[in-house]
Amino acid sequence: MPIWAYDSPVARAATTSDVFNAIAEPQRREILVLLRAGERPVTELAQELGIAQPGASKHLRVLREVGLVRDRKAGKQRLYALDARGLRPIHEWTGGFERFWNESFDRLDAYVQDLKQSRQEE
Amino acid sequence: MPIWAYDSPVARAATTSDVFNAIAEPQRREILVLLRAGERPVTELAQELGIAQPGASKHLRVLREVGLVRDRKAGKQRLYALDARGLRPIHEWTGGFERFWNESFDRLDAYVQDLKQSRQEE
DNA sequence: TTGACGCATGCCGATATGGGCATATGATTC
DNA sequence: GAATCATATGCCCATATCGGCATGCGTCAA
Repeated sequence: MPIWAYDSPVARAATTSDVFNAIAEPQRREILVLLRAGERPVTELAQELGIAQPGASKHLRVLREVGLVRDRKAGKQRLYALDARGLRPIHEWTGGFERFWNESFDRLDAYVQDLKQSRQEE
Repeated sequence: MPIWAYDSPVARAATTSDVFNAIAEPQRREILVLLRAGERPVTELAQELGIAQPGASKHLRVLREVGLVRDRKAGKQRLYALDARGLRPIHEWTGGFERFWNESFDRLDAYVQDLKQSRQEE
């Protein structure tokens, strides 16, 4: 049996190549929000986020790899810009649950009460 | 200097207590989708996902802790039900980028140029 | 050319995961 | 009670992060 056939435990889907994971990080979400105002250089973003420049660069790299941001060289600087297209699938996926959170809340409350009763544990 | 004052590296936001992280896991998203059809016991979910029961239980725990599912005892079984309210914030957050992905893409370049200009007025 | 910026990377440390397994806990039926 | 389902947990392993730091690299200015 070849070595590569061994079952190797998987920790977590790579954050790279997965938009859901990319935006699971608060600071990365914040970066996207900041970029709505327009292109920005790394240092500026790092400053606004209150983190070190390497940290910002790393987050930007993840965002770039999933296609949520684009970068462009501008002299000494590198300007990052938002490319929100990748967020659309997520918007749509969550949208697929809209009718559930819109369900009548009288009924939901009743349901919750129901749960409270039927649950003795916790 | 007290022990607790040391800088302790933080690995990643706990998946617990954070809906964004909770749905960053493909199988957890799949569970939510399955639950749209109605309550289901753990074993059934595990089977449909093609994973072992402990695995399903763990994912369900995470989902429960962020409030995306509710559970209810039903005899020997424990039925899990969807509570999609927690997905709404995500839907809305991504919705905040709608105007960006709606920009015509022929015009994306032009738009970027545009940003370059409007950035000056900040 | 030599600095000085602006960024990207590599490495380290501490921690969080996810899956596989074995086992504890609960509830139901005999 | 005992045997048996249905779940939840604990543990271990291998890996993925995140942040801090030092450093490499490309670009611009003196």
